[in-house]
Amino acid sequence: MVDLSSVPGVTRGILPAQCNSRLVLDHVTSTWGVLVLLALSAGDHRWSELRRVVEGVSEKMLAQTLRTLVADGFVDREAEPVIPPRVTYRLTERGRELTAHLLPLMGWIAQHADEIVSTPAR
Amino acid sequence: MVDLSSVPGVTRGILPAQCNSRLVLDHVTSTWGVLVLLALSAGDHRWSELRRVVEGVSEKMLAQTLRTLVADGFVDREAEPVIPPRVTYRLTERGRELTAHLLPLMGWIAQHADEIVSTPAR
DNA sequence: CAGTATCCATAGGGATACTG
DNA sequence: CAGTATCCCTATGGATACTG
Repeated sequence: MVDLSSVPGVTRGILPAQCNSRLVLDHVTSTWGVLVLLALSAGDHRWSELRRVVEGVSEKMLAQTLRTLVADGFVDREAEPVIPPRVTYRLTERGRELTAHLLPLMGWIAQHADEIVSTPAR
Repeated sequence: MVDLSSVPGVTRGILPAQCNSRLVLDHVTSTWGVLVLLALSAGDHRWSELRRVVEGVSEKMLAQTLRTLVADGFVDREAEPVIPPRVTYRLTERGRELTAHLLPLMGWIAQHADEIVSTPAR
């Protein structure tokens, strides 16, 4: 059992319905948010690289996800003024702090996924 | 920079589009999935308690979320054959392993949420 | 109490076409 | 190349009513 009282806002009623934590949580745990953060934690990527490496993401969703992550200060967008355009995305310091917590979770899931799916409700 | 090559399936192309990892990831990072797991990590809860403590969740979504988490073996459902019915939900060992990784992430988000929201793209 | 069943609205998200 | 703009569909999820 873990003591949640150390986590602000998690004492009574998990997280208040309209708090900033839920907002950021939704950004981070969004389907494509996690995968983009994961991709960038492995190294900087250009737009076209992200499109390829994050399998299944549409242009619309990639753009939306990146805008949110940039706005939240997790990702930095560097646009070089050349033709054709060259834009690189990378994690900010804040983004690295976040993925430092995200990666262990992802690692555990990736390692146990097959077992979990094949052994429903052991 | 973190080495992702240690995470199975995360080497080329983050996570293959149709893999079990993405499936489990979607269950765990679903809006209500995270909050229910968080609630249960603080202690066992009955259905009605979860409805109250997980602010904003509808009956439909709570039922669906719990079914998924039980099916994945993260949560145990104990139904006592009494009238009125009394059903208790608790984390399984697998569920505790998962939340052990989830809680630090949530803690970080909760602590930084205000800063993140108020300081977009610092 | 602990759900299930049904209806229904809205918005999440895909496909496509277009632009600086 | 790196996006934006539009159309359009379906599936998520809320509200309500009902049941063992």
